[in-house]
Amino acid sequence: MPKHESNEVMTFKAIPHSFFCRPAELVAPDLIGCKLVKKKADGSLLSGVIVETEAYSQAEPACHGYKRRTPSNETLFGDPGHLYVYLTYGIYHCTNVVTDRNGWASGVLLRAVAIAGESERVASGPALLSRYFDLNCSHDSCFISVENGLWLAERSASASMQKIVSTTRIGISEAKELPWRWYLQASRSVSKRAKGDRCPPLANSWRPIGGTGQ
DNA sequence: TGAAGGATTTGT
DNA sequence: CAAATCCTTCAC
Repeated sequence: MPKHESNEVMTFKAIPHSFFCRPAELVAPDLIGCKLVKKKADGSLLSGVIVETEAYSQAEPACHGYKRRTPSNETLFGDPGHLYVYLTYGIYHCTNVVTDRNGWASGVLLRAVAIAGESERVASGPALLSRYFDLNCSHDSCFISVENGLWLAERSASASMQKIVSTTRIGISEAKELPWRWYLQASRSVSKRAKGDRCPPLANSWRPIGGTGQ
């Protein structure tokens, strides 16, 4: 690997695989503040800070793998550390990270990321995030790794200090009461806030380092 | 073989 | 608040 490229990748140190080998409801909050990184065709890196996630597990009925194992949800039952990407409402893609263990359907839905230097809403929602990173069904079952050009990177020290809100999941009809959605309280890139939680003012809002203040 | 229903987004 | 839009699942 060329020296400059090595340095660039070092800025986005990959999360160890063992991180994903835990229940989704433990991985999901831990992913807040971490970075989603993609190496583009021209060699440059696209990255954003994860500000909102949801956990899904075979044990609860909102999970795609709750009823049975089928070709369409196969990836969710597979090895942790892979992407589970599916089409929803005929037009949108949603991207998950498979967690826990092989044979047990569970994953974390990536709902929103904050992009430095971009409008705060460009990846504020699971389908918007997928579109921004150009993730679609062709990426389903893709293993997350630097070698594959798509990976998750560790939190910066500043992101670790931020307050995380836990609340109920969005857009589901079952298990609505489970508080399995998490988001960065101070981010304006969160897709929808919990009742009573007001959006922070622009001047004080958290943003990824390198941001322009939008 | 057909109908129902989405882990969403957008515009009214 | 309803439409867009299509794949998967489930009922008949």
